[in-house]
Amino acid sequence: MKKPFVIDKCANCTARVDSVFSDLNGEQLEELSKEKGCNYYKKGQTIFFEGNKSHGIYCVHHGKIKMHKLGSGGKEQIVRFAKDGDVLGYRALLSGEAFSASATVLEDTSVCYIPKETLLGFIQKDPSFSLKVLELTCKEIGKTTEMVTNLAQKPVRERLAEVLLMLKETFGLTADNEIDVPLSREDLANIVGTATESVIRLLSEMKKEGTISLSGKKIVINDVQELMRISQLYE
Amino acid sequence: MKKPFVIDKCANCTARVDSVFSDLNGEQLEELSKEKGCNYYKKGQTIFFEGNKSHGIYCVHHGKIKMHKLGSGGKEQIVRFAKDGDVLGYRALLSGEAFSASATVLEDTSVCYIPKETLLGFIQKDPSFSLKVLELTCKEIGKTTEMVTNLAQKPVRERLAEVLLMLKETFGLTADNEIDVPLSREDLANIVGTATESVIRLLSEMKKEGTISLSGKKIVINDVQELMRISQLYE
DNA sequence: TAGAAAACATGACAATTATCATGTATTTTG
DNA sequence: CAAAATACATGATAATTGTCATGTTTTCTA
Repeated sequence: MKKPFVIDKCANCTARVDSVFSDLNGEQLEELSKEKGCNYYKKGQTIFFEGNKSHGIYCVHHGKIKMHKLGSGGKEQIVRFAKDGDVLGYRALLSGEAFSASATVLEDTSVCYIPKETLLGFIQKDPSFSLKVLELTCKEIGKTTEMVTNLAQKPVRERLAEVLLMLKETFGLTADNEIDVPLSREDLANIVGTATESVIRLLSEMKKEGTISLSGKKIVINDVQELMRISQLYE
Repeated sequence: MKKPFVIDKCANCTARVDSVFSDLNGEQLEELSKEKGCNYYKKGQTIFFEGNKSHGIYCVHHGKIKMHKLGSGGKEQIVRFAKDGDVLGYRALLSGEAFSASATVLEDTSVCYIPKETLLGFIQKDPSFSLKVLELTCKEIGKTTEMVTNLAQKPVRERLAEVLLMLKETFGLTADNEIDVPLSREDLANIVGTATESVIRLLSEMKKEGTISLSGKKIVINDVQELMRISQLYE
């Protein structure tokens, strides 16, 4: 008989300190631990699918996830990433709409499931938790709006440079200075909003210019300043 | 001495029934009325500017507003519209960030200002109001994510067709069947994410094909089905 | 209301980007 | 480990879209 997969109590979860649950008190954490479920997904598996209904939210214990939706031509668009401590599925749950995107894990990933009732309970009983969730959703609107402006106005080369910097910020670097997330060229194209060949070509150019290095599908950023210049980021 | 501009009590506001404040009780409406301020903006005036800090939110009593932000090249991107009953500025307030976009009125518009303290008071005291605001923000994420996918994947002609349908849905039609919002060709280009000349050209083509009619800057949709076909909308 | 300014319109052309074809490298799997 | 599948790469070409120039129409304002 297989032992069920179990993640530690929320009170001891290291991912929690960066999450929307960071300010819950001991009693709330106890309740959360009791009502959460634990799940484990192998690389390539999908946690939930665009179009389905949400009955709870997912909190990433450890792993990397892409959120993606289908365009009218059947092409995938990656709209967001999630990693340790991030929550998924709250948009659908709180809007009452179906999932607007699917969530697929990029590497073996452990996730906790929190039922709708538990989450709504916290929101209803704890105003400061409500405000925390509102802060999360409102920051999300800001990021997505920024994506809109970039996609509408920046050429592909600028967008690719910006995406490389974003991936570095989000997932960090390996010991070898490689951006630490397993994405294919096609995945990159589906973030940037361009053809796979265009990404391949532009990466080759950037390599030739010395801005980045390519070792297999891993990408090393040699010159952050240059990528910022290319992407027209001044902050 | 000029009489201050005053909008009726919230309890009597016809715009309110479609707003996030629709479920407040009489006592709450009384408090809202007491603490709100009334403002009047002439066509072209800006309610708030991208980059500034938010100290409250704005509820549209009557009028039409575009929300827009500057791209890195100094070009304007229109990211959202607001009309009677819609609220503005909540994203910045609840995220603690600066305004991510400016709000400029497209016609003479009356707006109520609700101070931060008043809004946070409702959120803290009334869980069902919290959930209503969360529903609003989460739906907003959904719409913006949809824009991301469209901008990344659809060609200009498809996006323009979709924008025309969206404008018709949002602002309705005049007695002459014209889309009822005063936007220049440049404004349209700044929604679609293209050059002004491209919009002019494509509108001319659609006119030639009989799909739309142009009377000055007013646009009449002759064939909704055809616009849906062009924009690849099947819902 | 006349003159100025802004918006609209169209053509010519250039730049960007997508598509198709083809070949090589890398990974997966029986 | 060999074969198959997938991912990566690059060239040639076509399609899309942006830019520049120029002229007309509409709108604003002194």
